[in-house]
Amino acid sequence: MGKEFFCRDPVLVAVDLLGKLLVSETTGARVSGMVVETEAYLGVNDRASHGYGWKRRKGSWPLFEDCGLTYVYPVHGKPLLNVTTAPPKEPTAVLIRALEPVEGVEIMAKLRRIEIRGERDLRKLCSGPARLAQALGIGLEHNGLDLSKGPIYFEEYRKPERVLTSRRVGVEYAGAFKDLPLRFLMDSPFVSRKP
DNA sequence: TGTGCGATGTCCT
DNA sequence: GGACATCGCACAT
Repeated sequence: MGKEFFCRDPVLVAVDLLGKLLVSETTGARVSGMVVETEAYLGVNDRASHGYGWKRRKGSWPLFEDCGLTYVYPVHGKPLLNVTTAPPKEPTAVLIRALEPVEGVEIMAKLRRIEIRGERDLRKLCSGPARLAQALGIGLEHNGLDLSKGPIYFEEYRKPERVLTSRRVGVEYAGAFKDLPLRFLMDSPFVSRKP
């Protein structure tokens, strides 16, 4: 996906990312998964957003720089992957919350330091924002990368049959914005938790 | 320099 | 469904 894809309303980007293939070549090999869960963060008025009130924090510069960049930041010591959206220089973003593994399952398991015994164990690879970042070899050092270049990028893959929505996860503090339906999911067993 | 906590994950029952 | 390990950062002191 080129830059123009990301330079749109974060809600549109969050919905349209469902079914896309997230590819990472950060470890040299190609590893990928289909996006099945996203969340939109709306910027200066959204108390859950890292750009709330135009406030900045360490490493949040991509939010204020341009659309179509990675924004990787740590929560509970673990990196989470966002993509920055429009308008450029306004702090809006989409959090990637879960993937269905597609390519490089062996590599993912190694990076996650877990063993895959059966089909069910595949869900442990990328079903959660910190899990997928780890499985794709994405860390804080990949903050601010241009998604239209690499080594992290999106490709066309599938069209979701239907899109489910729910409130966002873990933003109870966000006041009026905490209950908005800004989480988007495919009907997939690989979501981080049921809506 | 200290303290509290989170856009989490894992293990246990 | 619940406890807790965890660690970088924001904010207070």
